[in-house]
Amino acid sequence: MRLKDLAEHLGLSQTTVSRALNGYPEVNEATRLRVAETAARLGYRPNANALRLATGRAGAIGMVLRGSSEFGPHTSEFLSGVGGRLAEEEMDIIVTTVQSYQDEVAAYRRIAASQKVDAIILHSPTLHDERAKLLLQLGIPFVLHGRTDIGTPLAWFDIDNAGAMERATSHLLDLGHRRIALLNGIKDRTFAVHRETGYRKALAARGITPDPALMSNSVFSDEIAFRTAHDLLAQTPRPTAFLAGSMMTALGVFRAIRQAGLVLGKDISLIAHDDVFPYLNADNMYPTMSTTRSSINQAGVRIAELILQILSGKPAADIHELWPVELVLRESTGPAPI
Amino acid sequence: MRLKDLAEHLGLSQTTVSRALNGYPEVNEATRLRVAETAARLGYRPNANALRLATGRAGAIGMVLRGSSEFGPHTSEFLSGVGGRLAEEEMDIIVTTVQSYQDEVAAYRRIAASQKVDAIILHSPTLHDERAKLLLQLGIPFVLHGRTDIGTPLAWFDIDNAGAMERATSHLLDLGHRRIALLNGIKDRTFAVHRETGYRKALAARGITPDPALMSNSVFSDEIAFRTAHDLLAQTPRPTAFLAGSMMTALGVFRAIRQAGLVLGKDISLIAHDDVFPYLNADNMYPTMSTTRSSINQAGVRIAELILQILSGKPAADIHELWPVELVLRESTGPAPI
DNA sequence: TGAAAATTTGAAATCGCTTTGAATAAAGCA
DNA sequence: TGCTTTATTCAAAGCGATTTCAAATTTTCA
Repeated sequence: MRLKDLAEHLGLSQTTVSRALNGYPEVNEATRLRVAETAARLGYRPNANALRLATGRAGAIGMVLRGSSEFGPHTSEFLSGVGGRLAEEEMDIIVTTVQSYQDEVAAYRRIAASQKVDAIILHSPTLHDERAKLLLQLGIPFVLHGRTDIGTPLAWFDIDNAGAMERATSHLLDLGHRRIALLNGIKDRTFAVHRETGYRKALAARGITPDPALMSNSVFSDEIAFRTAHDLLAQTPRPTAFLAGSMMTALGVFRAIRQAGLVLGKDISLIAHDDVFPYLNADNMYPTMSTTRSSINQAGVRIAELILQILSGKPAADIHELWPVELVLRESTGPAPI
Repeated sequence: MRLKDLAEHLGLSQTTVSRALNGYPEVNEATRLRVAETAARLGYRPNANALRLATGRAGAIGMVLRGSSEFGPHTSEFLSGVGGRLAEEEMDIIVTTVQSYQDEVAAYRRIAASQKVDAIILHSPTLHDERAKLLLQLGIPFVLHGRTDIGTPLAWFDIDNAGAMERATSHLLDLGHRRIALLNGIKDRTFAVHRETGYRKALAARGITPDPALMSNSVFSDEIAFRTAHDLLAQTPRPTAFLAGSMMTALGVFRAIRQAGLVLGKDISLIAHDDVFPYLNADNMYPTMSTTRSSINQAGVRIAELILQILSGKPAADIHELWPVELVLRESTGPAPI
């Protein structure tokens, strides 16, 4: 069922039918109704590719996901948020997966040149992100999830990682903890740097010198966290509190604490960052887990909105959004043991 | 940089340039080289929409994901597998997210009518899946991840859930366990039915009547599993072994066991189904976890291949693939306590 | 009533590519 | 040499929508 068929069926021209369906003012109300009714009845849907070719709009946004290492549970939650919002505009997400950094750069070039998408979501930036530079240079609209400094203003959305970490650390210090371990994300990522900054700032405010032996950087995984925490707990004196970068990390730390015969919330305190997964609820753990909380799903929704704003003309350089992060105190944090 | 521009730049017709780039035989080898070189140098990429309109091929496959409840960590791993294989053919994945079942059906209609994708991956089927019927009726190629019976042959890929469960259960029975709890997936899903079938079959082989109080059905989540396992452990006599439907579930059971002051692998045995997530490794847990293992990432790769086969002409009705599931025994299983 | 303005419709161009059918140039053969 | 093949190239016609520009009809108003 093409537009042409529909038009013939109605005894009208393609022009009029097209206008009627797209809400142009110069079409008689009676005809518009007749067209709309017939189109619905015959189940007419414009061919997406023809439409895109004619309008120049792709009706989709793109995301490039780097294989294995990157693909965490965050990804699907985030996609869910983005997709939910875009669905309202009948737009969809085109996911391209790549293996290496080189592939990723090539993928962006390809995507841009092929005009498959109207905009891109760039994520997991480094402090000085070359990919952002590339996208800027390619002239394709994009929103950065996170922050980077490349000397040019760009649209970004981020959560206040530094602030969250500073508060979490301060809280532990208030409870009397002095040896606080930080299980942070991959070293070159901006968010990890920001978290370390917050951590250091809180320590500095009490005149405490950060101990490099208490800080680690890695991908967020249950397993790595377990091993790291295990090693940390073997130190003397051992840390009395942990800051875990994700819920996965927290689960690993959890296990290490139990294995060491220690009690969480009493011998050891733990604050984890919670991206809010429906299948992993900090409030229902035992003991319930203190967290710095920020829904990555909501972030997705908001980023989708920012993209829509850019597409409707708002200058990308004017779009910056920093969301505060909640500190939710539950049972996994307690006073430092004497 | 359009084909036209490139052609003018070369002093050739669009026809020749197009043919040269697409490997048609009727073009002089010298010109082909010249065209290829120039195209590469100028960074020419065909406009995807124009190409699709002209060829009728969309160059993408579609997946509809149902919001929140469905979006588990599996999703991203699976997407990673599918995407990796499709990337080799320069195809991508179009993800559409929906909230409800109604929305999902509407989404399939929309996708099919708009010709956005060449094929669809349908997942999480029920025993008698209406969506499969719809896709068949819409005439759009698709591969089902899982199985369903709608009276018409269709392309499917599945893992042997029943067999895996039967072996896992038998193994526990061999170890002397008699009260074995089953934490299964959502009730109406085919895979959950298959798993229960396997479980019952193993019990039946020993003349044991399954106890409904030991079986539960729900979404796979750490939290729900914790509560379910907690309640199960309160029974007298309590179960001595658990079959967990996913790693998330296993983590919840894990916690419940510890909280009850019991020792995993000694007081209680546990076998979990492992979809193989890079960030949650059964072999590195403490104690290491016995699992029924099948990489969902690999399943994605294979399904992508099956789709490519269909698109190159293989009859969908001939495509059925059932993968065996490994039973990996580690420390979380031991003889039943006396 | 008749000219000007407003409303409503349609023919044809356009988006950027592929592909059919025709034309030209080069090569092969008697 | 003259004629048939073969090898290359190109002009133009789609693909299915939108949109420009023009035409036809109806309304408005002096």
